[in-house]
Amino acid sequence: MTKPSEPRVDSTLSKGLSILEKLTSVKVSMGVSELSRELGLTKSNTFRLLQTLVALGYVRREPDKTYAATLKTWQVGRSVVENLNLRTAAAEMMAFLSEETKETIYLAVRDGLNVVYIDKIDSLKPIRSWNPIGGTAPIYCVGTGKAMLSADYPILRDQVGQLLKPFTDKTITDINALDKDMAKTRLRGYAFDAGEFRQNILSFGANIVLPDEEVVGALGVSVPDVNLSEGDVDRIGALVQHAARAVSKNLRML
Amino acid sequence: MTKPSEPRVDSTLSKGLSILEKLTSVKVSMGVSELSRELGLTKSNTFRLLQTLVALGYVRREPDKTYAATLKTWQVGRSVVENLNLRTAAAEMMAFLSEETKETIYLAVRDGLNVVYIDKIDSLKPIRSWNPIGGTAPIYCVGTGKAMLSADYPILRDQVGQLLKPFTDKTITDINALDKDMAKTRLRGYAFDAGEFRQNILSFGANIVLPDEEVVGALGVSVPDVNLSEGDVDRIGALVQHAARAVSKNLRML
DNA sequence: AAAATGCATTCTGTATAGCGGAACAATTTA
DNA sequence: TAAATTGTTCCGCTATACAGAATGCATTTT
Repeated sequence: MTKPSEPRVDSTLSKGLSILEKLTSVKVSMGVSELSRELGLTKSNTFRLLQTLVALGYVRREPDKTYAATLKTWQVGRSVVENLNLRTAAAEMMAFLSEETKETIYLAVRDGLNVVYIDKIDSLKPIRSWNPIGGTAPIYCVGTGKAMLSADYPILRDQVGQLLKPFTDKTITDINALDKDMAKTRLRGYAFDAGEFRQNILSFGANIVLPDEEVVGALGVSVPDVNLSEGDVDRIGALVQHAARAVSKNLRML
Repeated sequence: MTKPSEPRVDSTLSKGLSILEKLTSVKVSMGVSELSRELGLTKSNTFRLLQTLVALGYVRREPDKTYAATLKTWQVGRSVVENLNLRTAAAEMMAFLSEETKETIYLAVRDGLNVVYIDKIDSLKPIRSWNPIGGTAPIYCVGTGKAMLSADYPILRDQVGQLLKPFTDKTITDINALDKDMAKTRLRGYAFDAGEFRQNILSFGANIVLPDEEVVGALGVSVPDVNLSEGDVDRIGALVQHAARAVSKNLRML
């Protein structure tokens, strides 16, 4: 009478995690009775599970005999994000971008005031790209960097403002000009670099974000200006934005 | 035979969480056998626990029959920190400190006898700091920790006294010395660590408090000693203190 | 191509881990 | 002071989660 292959579930583990979830979802600490009522468990059962969670460090027993989630839960969760294999999650959309644009595709994360390229797909056209995997570039003058910068601009503005070193004659070296550019970037949803790092190399970038909007990286496309006809800018920008969104969604399901 | 009151621990829950921890701590996904070997569990046991975790959404089964942690763990953990929206409240003053000092800025909370860094802004100078977000440090030898310790010193003194392990030759390992240092800290209004945790890394800390004086966290600045000229100590100390006060005021309005 | 290893998954009988309910102590409420 | 709620302990029963062996599928070795 049981369904075909009802996945077997260990009730102890299940109940324990439900307690943990309850405790993390609530601002105040809770007592045994309250907890057991809300979760539909026996008092003694709840008590024992709490003891276990305390012993393992996930829950703290307050002096007033109530229980609260510790930061261990958060730490464990954090490491998921840190180990998140962005590369895997992004691979598919990078291939898509490559096919659509035939240009060089980058996957970058931020490291201080630089971007670090953690993956790329080389241009399909006979033009070499200069940035190897592992390579870095200043955050304020490449597509991926400008995208990530725009997200944390309030915090990073003043730091960046001090190192607006020019790389080409297009590089933005005036903080006010950067302010404007960042505002535009946020509005537009993707970043555009008009040859500000490498002469005649334009690039686009859009952020990859976690469900809480935290930026974990960016996708970018690099294009030699000679390859670009009028109208391509909007098209590629939209493509990058779409791809980054798709990767963000992808991350959610990991 | 059994010790006085050995706290009862549900093994199922314990094992389940150990699997989760393992999976979150690792970049790649793992198979049942590998997992069971590393954790010292039976294969069938591991398999069943994994089934449970999958059913609850904490773990994902890959097409290649390996298992990986999902973002659910992260989401659950995140709500712990969210429920104290310290990060938001502190962001502005952290940026201020970063601008004023150019050094690494930390936002920390206390978790037992450790501090946990829940946010940071990296140094603008070309020197890396190696405490990641989520990282921990002993409460008695870093700026943020010493600040928080000084606030609850009557309660924590005896516990801390038992683990005064040295990390550098500057680490305070004598409880009487610590008594004095804590008294000074309270008087001064901010804490100072003279390279007691990391050799040649000095740090400052000041408490963030609720209206009822309860300490909820601390702001800190970390400085390599070579960056410090005479007089900087007082200046940075004052800055940190001021920043922490501002955040405390800010919290009131959230 | 056959044998041997590795894997994930299923099965099953059994021991025991984890359970519910009752009892107790300590507070809080009436 | 009595009644009602707390958190915690105890205990005997049984459903639960267990170990180990068996299965079936892939790879690798011979």
